[in-house]
Amino acid sequence: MAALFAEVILPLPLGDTFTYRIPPGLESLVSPGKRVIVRFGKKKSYSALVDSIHNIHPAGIKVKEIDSVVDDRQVVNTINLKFWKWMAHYYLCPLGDVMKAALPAGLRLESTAMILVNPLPRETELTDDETDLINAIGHKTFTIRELQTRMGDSFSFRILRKLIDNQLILTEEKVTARFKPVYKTMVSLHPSVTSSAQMEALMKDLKRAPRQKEILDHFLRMVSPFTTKGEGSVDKKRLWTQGPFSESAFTQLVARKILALTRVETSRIKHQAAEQTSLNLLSKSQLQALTEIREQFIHKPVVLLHGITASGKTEIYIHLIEKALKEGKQILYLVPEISLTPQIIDRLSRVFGSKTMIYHSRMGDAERVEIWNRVAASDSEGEPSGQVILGARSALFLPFSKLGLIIVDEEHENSYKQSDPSPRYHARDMAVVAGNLSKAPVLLGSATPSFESYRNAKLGKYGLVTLSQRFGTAEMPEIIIADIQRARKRREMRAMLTPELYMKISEALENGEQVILFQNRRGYSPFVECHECGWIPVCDRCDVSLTFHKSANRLICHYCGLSISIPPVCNKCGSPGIKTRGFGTEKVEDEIKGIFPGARIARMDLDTTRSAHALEKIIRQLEKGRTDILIGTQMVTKGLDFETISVVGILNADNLIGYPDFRAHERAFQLLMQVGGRSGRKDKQGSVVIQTSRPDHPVIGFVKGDDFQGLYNNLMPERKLFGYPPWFRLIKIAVKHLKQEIADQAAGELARELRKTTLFRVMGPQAPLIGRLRSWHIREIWIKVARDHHAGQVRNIILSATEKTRESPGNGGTLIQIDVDPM
DNA sequence: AGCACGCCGACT
DNA sequence: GTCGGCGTGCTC
Repeated sequence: MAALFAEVILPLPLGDTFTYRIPPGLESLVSPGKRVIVRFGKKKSYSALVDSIHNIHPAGIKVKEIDSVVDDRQVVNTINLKFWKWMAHYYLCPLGDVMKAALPAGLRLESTAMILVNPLPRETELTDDETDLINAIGHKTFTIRELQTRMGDSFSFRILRKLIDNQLILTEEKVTARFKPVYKTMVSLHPSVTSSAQMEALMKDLKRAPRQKEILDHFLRMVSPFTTKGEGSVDKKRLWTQGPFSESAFTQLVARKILALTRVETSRIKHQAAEQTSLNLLSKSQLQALTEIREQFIHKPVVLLHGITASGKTEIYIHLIEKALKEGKQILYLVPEISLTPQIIDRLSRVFGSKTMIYHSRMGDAERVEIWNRVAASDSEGEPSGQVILGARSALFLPFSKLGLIIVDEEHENSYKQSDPSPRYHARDMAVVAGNLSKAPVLLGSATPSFESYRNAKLGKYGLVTLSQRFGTAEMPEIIIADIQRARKRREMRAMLTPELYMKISEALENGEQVILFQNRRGYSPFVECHECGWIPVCDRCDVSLTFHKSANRLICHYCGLSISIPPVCNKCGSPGIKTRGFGTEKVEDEIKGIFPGARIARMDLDTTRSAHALEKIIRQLEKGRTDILIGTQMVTKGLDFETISVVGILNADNLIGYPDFRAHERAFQLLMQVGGRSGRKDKQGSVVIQTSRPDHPVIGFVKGDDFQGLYNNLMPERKLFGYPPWFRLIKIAVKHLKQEIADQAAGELARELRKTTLFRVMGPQAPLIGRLRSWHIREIWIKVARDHHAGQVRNIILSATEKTRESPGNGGTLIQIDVDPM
């Protein structure tokens, strides 16, 4: 018997699945993984995803019918669906949220209200404004947005609303596809022309039509039909740009059934016609690592490759990819931030050509849908067997059917964790899950592994391969610790430069080498202060001071974007002495220009890379040697692998080390090692100068000694003592409300509720470092769960407690966000 | 997340 | 008196 009901997933932050009846005509069409159009609520329609079909009549629910089926083949496969559920379960979020993160927007359909004039005769008198609006619509239908652009300033929501209420204007919900394929017209010989003899006869007929003959000649030259290597068809645009063309003569040829036209769906994906190159030879240590990885994969599903910076991990990946490709497999290669890895993109497309695809959230909707479809179609004709997808975390959701390998490069990177819109998932952890579901091996790579992964490797859960030799002849950079405090006392500082760093920069400039300076703050100064009374301008919506941006001459909130002009006098005491305090990249740039007047200086931070290709341009300038000193934030720590950088300076390591977070030291180490790795890549030893007022701090020592193991051994006991990862699992619950009292009250209630169990420890509630963001007052509750505890129980307790708090009277408008494994 | 229903203040 | 504010509850 055919199934009567379907469980569908809706792209909404509610529940898990919803039950719909399958109407008689659609029984054979509805199946898991396909999209269907359903009505939900009073008027909205959505494209929902079918999860399963069954015959169990749901009790106590009025079930609606599926309106129609969108797809004739599944867009999401069964493994994907399992993966989604796993994720929703682990991260305590609704399935709909996972769906939203997983499906590219182009595959999600939602209805929009279309408005049209009620054709029935009307009795009411209309005002002039109302008449204008009705005339603007005329006999057509528009979306509200379309009408708005059409009418410009004379459009008014109020009038539209009134007309709708009085039923003079009708609305209907329409589901529209957002993805529109691009077509191109291909020109081929008409199928009735089958031999070159016939062709010649036709040519003779054309002697009174020279233009047509010309075009046909040109076409034949480009396509060379009747030969074995002939292509059969050519893009009309190419025909047009590369030879004689006349639209009317061309139309004649088509009308005479000599040429034929076909419309073909075409690709938006631009392949850079990169020159194909072969694999590079591996060094002895690389080769050994490669062999070890392969051996480990026999027994272990996950292998951690701990390879110091510049040890040539990428080339090892490429060898693994090549092998999997030869087996016709798909490979997922995850990187933390796609825009920062042009070199990897380049290398991959050189080696693997058109099998390489890129997928990340900043690319266009249509392009993403296209990649999605190609990945889904990997085993059908027209697609090369084997694909390499280089992507950011969202690439995890692609509909792979024969995944042969997952690589997570720089697995320790924080940006793998999505923290704002739910699902708050960690791509590295989910890659392990995805690998498990697809039976694909997972390779994690890092020079400074996360403690989580390293522990798993130590416990034998993951394989561990260490690569401790730099590739080629490069030496490890010399690491110099410069004491800011001492230099200050001796009055040796030049602006923010210690004598050590100043010397190194001067030398580099003399030798025509490049310098990177790292400062973890953008803007000119992180705050300004009244010289007289100490008043500091703060954001009125967030609990932070405003950062001074000199180029814009404004005070800007880095959290909500508030921007105000700098007050000429103190708002509190009226004195005119407002001073800048501390320094960000903008000020560094200013001062360095003064100290090294001849140097060509560039700045790379959020402010200078906002426009489309600004980042690329900065990188290219550096690559071509047109920049001597690059000043930047976090951004400079990644991807800049150039061989002429000889000096890296960390202007202030203190604010990395002193950050109030249990992971601060681990992070500071990762960051310092990573920036340091930018220096001295070929033949010549580079230098890293770390400026700090705490030269004796253990983290500084571990960096100097390139001692990851030491850092790990040093920090792990205290992590255990205080119940932190990787020993314990953390779950952070943020309670937010526009009114502080309600945030406090709701958070208090929730904490009390959570403390009823002995299954885990509850910390807080307490205000986070920034207690108010965009006017929302935030209180946090941290839960520490022992690793071996059953996740299901913990999940149920948390979900019912948050539910209870949400519903408790007086807590209306409270936002409760759960973050499992927060960063 | 939407959207409707429903109950209290400032306006024609 | 009504228009409209947003608190509350429901959606297969």
